[in-house]
Amino acid sequence: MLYSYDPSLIRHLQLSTPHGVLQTPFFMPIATRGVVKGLVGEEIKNLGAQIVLGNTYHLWLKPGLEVIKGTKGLHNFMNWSGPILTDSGGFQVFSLGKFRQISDKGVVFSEPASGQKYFLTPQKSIEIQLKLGSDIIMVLDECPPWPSSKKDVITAVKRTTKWAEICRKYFDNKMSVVVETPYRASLPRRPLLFGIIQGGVHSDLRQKSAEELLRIGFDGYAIGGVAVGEPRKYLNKVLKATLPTLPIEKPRYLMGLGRPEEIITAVCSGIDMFDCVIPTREGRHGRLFIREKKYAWLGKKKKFDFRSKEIYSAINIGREEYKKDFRPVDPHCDCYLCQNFSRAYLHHLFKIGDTLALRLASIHNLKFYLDLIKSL
RNA sequence: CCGAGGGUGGCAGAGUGGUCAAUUGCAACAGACUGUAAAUCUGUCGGGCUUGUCCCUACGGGGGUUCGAAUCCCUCUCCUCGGA
Repeated sequence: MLYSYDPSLIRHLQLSTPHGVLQTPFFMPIATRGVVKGLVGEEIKNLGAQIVLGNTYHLWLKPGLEVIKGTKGLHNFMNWSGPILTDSGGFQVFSLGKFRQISDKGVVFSEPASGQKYFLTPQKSIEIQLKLGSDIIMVLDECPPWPSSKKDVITAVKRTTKWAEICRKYFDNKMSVVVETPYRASLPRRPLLFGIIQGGVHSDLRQKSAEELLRIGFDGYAIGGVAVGEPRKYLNKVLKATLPTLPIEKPRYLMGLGRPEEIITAVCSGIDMFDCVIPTREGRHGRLFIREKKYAWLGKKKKFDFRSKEIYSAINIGREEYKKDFRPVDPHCDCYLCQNFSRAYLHHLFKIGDTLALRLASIHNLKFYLDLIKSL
């Protein structure tokens, strides 16, 4: 599959949040439960991350709002001074498919491990995110699985719109009452609120969803419900159906994506924000990204089409072939792993199951992703 | 020397007459992973091909009983423990 790179289409916005100004495009490392697994805030910052992502549902369950309140917010709790975006729990509507029941009022989740039930409503989601001290708050949405009938996607879009309205109202009410003031004077005191566009792979529904959210009005617009199992070719279709409707001055966020080649084309299609578990999760699973020839072309104002293989490759460091490979994982990488250790050592760390392996792999892969975005 | 118990696939360890090429775990090998139920999951793991209710080799070595043995008997050998 051929992907295109056209730097003339890349957007460079500044996004002001209570905890700092963000330069687009940017990638958000995932700290679902208040930690980018294995790493401390300082390390994440040094890798070049501007912002991290936390999750409403997971933090609500653990450690719970009382703890967050006691520690004066998530930033302080996890010792991360930059902005935080929090997802609403909408993705768990999809990922916890078997463990939830959805209605117009909200979602009942059964915690998979304990069976304990939680009722998440649009209001509740915003309330939690406000209590966490989030800088960018996401509305609660319904993310339908793949495959779904068009009828079901229509229902999801309707519900998402309705919930977005409720979230907007609840958020505005709260904001008119409470304004915290620990921030720098030049920065806004209230968090941003983002709407989430659904509509599956249907162009008309995507467009409709975008228009409806636009009517409500948000600080930014996210495209959700992508990469939930549908064939890859649909990504372009969804972007084409959605982006032209959105105002150019507002940030666009492609939720949950993606592979490096997907991020490059999406940035060149006008997407500003990304988050994805791939670099950290696959890192922990022993898959390491390596820069290839064309990677160096990015950012040099050359327009070209490429295949993913030409931009990067990936190795499974646990394989026998790396047992005695004393080269760095990626010779063109200046991360802590590549500057100090060999493939053989990382292979060894994975084989003995030491947690340092997970840390070093996460550091490297995040560096790869953050550098990729930076070069764009 | 005597007594007792044991030797099973790379390792650990089930199995004690047929449904056993042999449970399971570890190791090994391959793959997956996209708003994190994920330091996780899946597959392969004696050999062969005509991929089959197929053939060959295999539960320390040899011999025997039986229609049939990893499983029962004899013998050799090695290991562990106890006693001289």
